[in-house]
Parts: sequence; C-alpha cells; structure tokens
Amino acid sequence: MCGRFVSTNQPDQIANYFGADAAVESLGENFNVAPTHDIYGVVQGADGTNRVEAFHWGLIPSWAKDRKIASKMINARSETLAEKNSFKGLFKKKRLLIPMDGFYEWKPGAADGPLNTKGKPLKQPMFIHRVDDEPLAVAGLWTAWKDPEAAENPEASDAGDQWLHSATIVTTAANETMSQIHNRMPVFVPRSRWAEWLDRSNDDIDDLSTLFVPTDDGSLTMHPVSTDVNNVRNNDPHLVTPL
DNA sequence: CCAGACGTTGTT
DNA sequence: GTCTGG
DNA sequence: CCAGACGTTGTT
DNA sequence: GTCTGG
Repeated sequence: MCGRFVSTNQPDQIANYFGADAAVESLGENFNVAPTHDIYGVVQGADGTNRVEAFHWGLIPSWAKDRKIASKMINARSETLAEKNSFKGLFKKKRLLIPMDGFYEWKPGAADGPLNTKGKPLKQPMFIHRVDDEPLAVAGLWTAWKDPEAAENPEASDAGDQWLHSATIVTTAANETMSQIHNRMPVFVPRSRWAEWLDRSNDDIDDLSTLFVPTDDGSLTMHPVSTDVNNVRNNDPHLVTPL
C-alpha cells in the first residue's frame, strides 16, 4: 500500500514537471508525509488547464459528519473502485495525480529475527523511488467536504474557501519488484497517460482501469532506511539515506 | 418505504 | 450522494 | 503507515 | 484489541 511518502519539490517544480499551473503555497519539504497531512495534487481545472493544489491526505466524503473518517480512507483499492459507494462517483469525476519523490514500505520482520519491545518481529522500513530519481505520479481520487459544524459558525468562516479538499491514493497488487517486500503498491500513472487520467470529461472507466494492472518496467528501486521514519514528527533528509 | 453503511491493511 | 438490507 | 490512547465527574 | 491522531 502506501502509507507514508516523501515530498520535497516546490509547487512550481511540480507544476513544471506536470505542465500545470502552481495554484498553492509551498507546503515545505517533507521527508515523512503521513496521513492527515496536506499533500500536493495535480487536477484539471474547469478551464481545462492543469493546476497544482493542496489536499488533505485521507478522503473525507461529502456526506461525512466529521473528518475522523479520513484516516480510514487513505487508500482505495483499484480492484473495487468502480463498485464502492465511496469511490465510484469520484472515479468518474474526481481523479488527480499525487506527486512524490518516493514512498516508504515496512518490510515484515522474519519470525526468527530481531523482536520489538512487544515481542513482535521488527519491521524494516524501505524507501522506494524511481531509478532516475524523477517524481512518481500516483493515481488518486479527491473530493470536497464542507464541515457541518463550521457552517454553523459563520464568524469563523470568513477566511476563504470553506470547502476542504481531500484525497486518497489508489493501490494495486505489488509488481515483481515490490513483492519482495509487500503485496500492495500505489498505482503509478505513466506520463503518456496523465492527460487521459486527468481529463474531467473522460468517463471511459474500463480504459482507465487498464492503468491498475500492475506492471514492472524496472523503473523502481529501493533501499532500507532508519526506523526513525516510524516517528511521523521526524522530518529530516537522513530518513532517505540508505542504511 | 426507511435505516444504515459507505474503507484498507495486516495479522491471527 | 448512493447503494444495500430489512 | 506507526504511535499512542483507551474515562468521567466535579471543581477551579 | 481497537480506534484515533499525526
């Protein structure tokens, strides 16, 4: 799956890479982006041009009473996307690309290996990134949510947009490279299909679903990193340094 | 009709 | 919002 | 994803 | 064990 990643590029760098406009303030470099944090997303605007915007990681569906649900909606299985109530409408109309430098997966520890303080096998975090060190373009879905409580407090809602934009990362089965450490991985959208994925008027779901078939083009590599990454407050370049 | 759910992962 | 279950 | 909390009452 | 928060 994908539950922690790295984002160090600035909005204008991301905009340049995706052929988009930067419509957001910098979120800063983050070597330990965790669910509920703000992340960048590339979406197609109403005028047809692509924009880099900020999203809350963890989908908060439009019907949610509060934002607690977000931490349960950090991923969406590609296999069932088109059938799930929470996702099917978004799959048609609210697709985005989530840029990242790379992401972390925790390789399960061997039963006869070192144990943690609770007596469970110690997991080894790994950093996965492109061989050429270009950003990954990960498939995601987004939506807008208006806090029902905030709507009843007009005094606090003067400042700008009351709609919270949130996003979830689409996952698929691990490819050959990733299956060394984990059975799931995010869906990567190749450059040749970015436009198709972002196109708001495209509702050819069957065709888009071909992106969900795990492929292995040898573009990914990985290395073990410090367990300091377990602490979400630890945001330091050394987190991606190979052990 | 109304009520209630709506999610993923990993581990056992 | 939209679907399923009762 | 991992870490950390997990509760209520009454009083200030 | 299970949920919430980051």
